[in-house]
Amino acid sequence: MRDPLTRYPGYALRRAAHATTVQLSARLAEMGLKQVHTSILMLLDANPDSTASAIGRQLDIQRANMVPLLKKLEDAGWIARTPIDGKSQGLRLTDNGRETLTRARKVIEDFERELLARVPAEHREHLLPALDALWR
Amino acid sequence: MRDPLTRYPGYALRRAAHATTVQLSARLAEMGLKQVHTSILMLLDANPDSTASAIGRQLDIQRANMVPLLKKLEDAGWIARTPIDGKSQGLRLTDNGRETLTRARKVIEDFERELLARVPAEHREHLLPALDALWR
DNA sequence: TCGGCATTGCTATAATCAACAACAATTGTT
DNA sequence: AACAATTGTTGTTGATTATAGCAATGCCGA
Repeated sequence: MRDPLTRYPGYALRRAAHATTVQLSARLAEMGLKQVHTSILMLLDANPDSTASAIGRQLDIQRANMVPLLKKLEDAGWIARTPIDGKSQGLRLTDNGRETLTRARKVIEDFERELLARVPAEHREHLLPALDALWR
Repeated sequence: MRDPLTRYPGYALRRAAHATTVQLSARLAEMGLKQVHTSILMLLDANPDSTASAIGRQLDIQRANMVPLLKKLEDAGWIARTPIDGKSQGLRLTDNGRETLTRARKVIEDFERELLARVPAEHREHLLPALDALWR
């Protein structure tokens, strides 16, 4: 079948993102995580005591939608909240959360390595800069 | 805020796809279209009398989910169905549909051009081949 | 030619996700 | 002190995708 769409970078971008998302999600699911959760854990690991709002801002997740995400992480015992002032609360990883993150990070880094390996060598180092230009 | 995620191509891929999707969707919405609809129209333009199954296969859309998509295109008077045999039906653009596609294609090609323009020249020609390697 | 298998188009449903509006409480700003 | 902005919520919605199942039909090998 003739497919005129495949010559569009934007189309390829969506298809590639979808395909890779499905694959990574499957691996993370084995340890009860989704990509968003892992992103939040990573961000909290690098920025302890950040607020839910700040994390959401960084990940482009609305405050309202952070609520169930954080609830899940808290219920799992991976993060803890400590009041900063009357309205803000700092989030940080628990020891348990740090341990989980270590395993998740391994999954992710393995996956990212595989991703780059799929890209022909002559294009490889261009991928990240090109993508960054599209959203940063 | 320190963001360890930004060094991952997979993450950048998802963010870039999401960002660009939002932008293109906004433009297509002005003419009552979504990206999937436009994709289907393009595929039908290049492959008249394809079946719903074949189109779905090409776009990775399940047969069940093609139904409401095609219904919308048919209700809008953009495609027509003609029986091939007892169980299959060929889809093709109506004149109206071809006209709509012409306008949609302009939106898309303008957008794709802008997309590439955002990418620094030295990375530009690497984008499509790199993305293709990730899903094709 | 016939029997089984695959395909097609479809219904119906469930799960997930992101967007939106609104709110009370609190903080910051002038 | 008054006003504006921020925070963490609740509740709801629409859109999207996945899943299972079904009747009708076409295809292919014995």
